Amino acid sequence: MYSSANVSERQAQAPALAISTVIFALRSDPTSGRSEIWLPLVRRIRQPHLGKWALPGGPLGGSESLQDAAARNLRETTDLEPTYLEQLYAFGGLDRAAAQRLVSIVYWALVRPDQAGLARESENVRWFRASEAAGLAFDHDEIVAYALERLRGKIEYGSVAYHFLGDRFTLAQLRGVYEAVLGRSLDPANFRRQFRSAKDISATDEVLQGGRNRPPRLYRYTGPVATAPLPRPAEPAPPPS
Amino acid sequence: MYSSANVSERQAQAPALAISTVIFALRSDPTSGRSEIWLPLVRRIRQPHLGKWALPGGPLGGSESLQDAAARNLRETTDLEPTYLEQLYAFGGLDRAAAQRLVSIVYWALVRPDQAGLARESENVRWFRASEAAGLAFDHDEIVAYALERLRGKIEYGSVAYHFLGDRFTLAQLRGVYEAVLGRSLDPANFRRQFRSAKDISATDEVLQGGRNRPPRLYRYTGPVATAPLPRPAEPAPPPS
DNA sequence: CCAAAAGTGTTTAGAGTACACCCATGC
DNA sequence: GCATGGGTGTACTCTAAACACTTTTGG
Repeated sequence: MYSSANVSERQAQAPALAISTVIFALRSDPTSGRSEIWLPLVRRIRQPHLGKWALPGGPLGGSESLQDAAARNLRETTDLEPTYLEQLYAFGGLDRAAAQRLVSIVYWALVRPDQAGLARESENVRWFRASEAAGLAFDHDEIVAYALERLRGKIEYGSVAYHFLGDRFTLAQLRGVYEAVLGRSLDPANFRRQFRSAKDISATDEVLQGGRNRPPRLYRYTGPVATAPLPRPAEPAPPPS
Repeated sequence: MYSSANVSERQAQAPALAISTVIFALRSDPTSGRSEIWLPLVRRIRQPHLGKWALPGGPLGGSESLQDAAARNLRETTDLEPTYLEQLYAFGGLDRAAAQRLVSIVYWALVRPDQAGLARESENVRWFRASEAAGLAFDHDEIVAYALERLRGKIEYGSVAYHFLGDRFTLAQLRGVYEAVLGRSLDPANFRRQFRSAKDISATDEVLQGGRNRPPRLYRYTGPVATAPLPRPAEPAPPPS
């Protein structure tokens, strides 16, 4: 199949190939009102790591692209459609799984948590705060940490933040997304200036009623819908191996 | 092996898994003296795409990590050690290869072209200017384009530029790297200022003799040696699918 | 001396930051 | 009125860019 000289030497035991997905959504803390990052995990129902929580995943179907497999995977565990989906990294260390050699191609996704999706919890599927997702099966702790790193990196450059939100949002909500992802609070005045002049966002003539303060204006994201991505690069950083 | 419900349904024909590597080096044009990006390609010696040029690659060995496989692959075709090696992307489209489903995990590397390495050309291994590497086998045109995009993105942020150069270099040589990668000329005065204050580079007390102008000072890279990478992220951008 | 690259200085424009201040709403 | 977040203005700092200028070498 390939070009280099020795093709058939080293493929005694072909490694298994699987797809996993790190799915992020925002939920606001009922007391503080601040947004927090959550992700769904799946309980393992067989060895190894039986009973531990793990990233949703499964084998790659024979007639689906890598991205399709990740999207399917996402629908199967959350019943939600991704608003953003991007490849994270291919993990192939020798020590990842005990029995057989396993290569996992991991995607990360953003979803808008509506009633249906977040309600879909069960004995074996549960949402966790990203900050509390520890002790996962395999090397999934590191994968989640790396996905968060990528999310942080990408929110500062690209336009992923909008994919956490609905089609109308206030600048305060958008700022909440940034604050949740970056883990620090941002100056409202400066944030406003930066994003009012951002070209892939535009003001509507509506305001959000019902708050107990001055009703804020609603904005709309008008940039590209990057469910299947295509934006500009910068680099990933290989994760903790 | 994995957690989601239906494990054994879709894995009728397991996809083949291969590693490929995009290897970049700089060579200076003998007439203009400007640096240019080159990469080695391998001629295919079997169907499909027999006779076309392709990225060096091959199957993943059963007892090597993904990165080790890429490094081996690189040594086998160029006899050089990588000064930088990083995962690029996992390509798994359905239309990539005719016969069997193929998933390729692609790495990109930088090397310092010494006599040995660049001389290692043969009937089936040849170096090409990156700008002239077109009409390659499979989807390798797009992979090379994406690797160049990543290189450009990463040179502006990270510290990959030094990995094209030897351990002593002038600021003009370093600027040549940037100009070759970014494809535009840079102001020597401003370039100097930026990089003299960069913290992972330090001046030596030597100068480069033998030019026909004022002898320039030599500098040394003192930052982390990222052959096996670990730096900070920002994001990749999924390539043209 | 002359050409050419090495290296320095100065000016300007823009982006990010800090923070004082006014506006509109619910209570 | 008053508390609170929405929204505006302004001053300051830092960096990149543009570009004039001096220095040091080989020929």
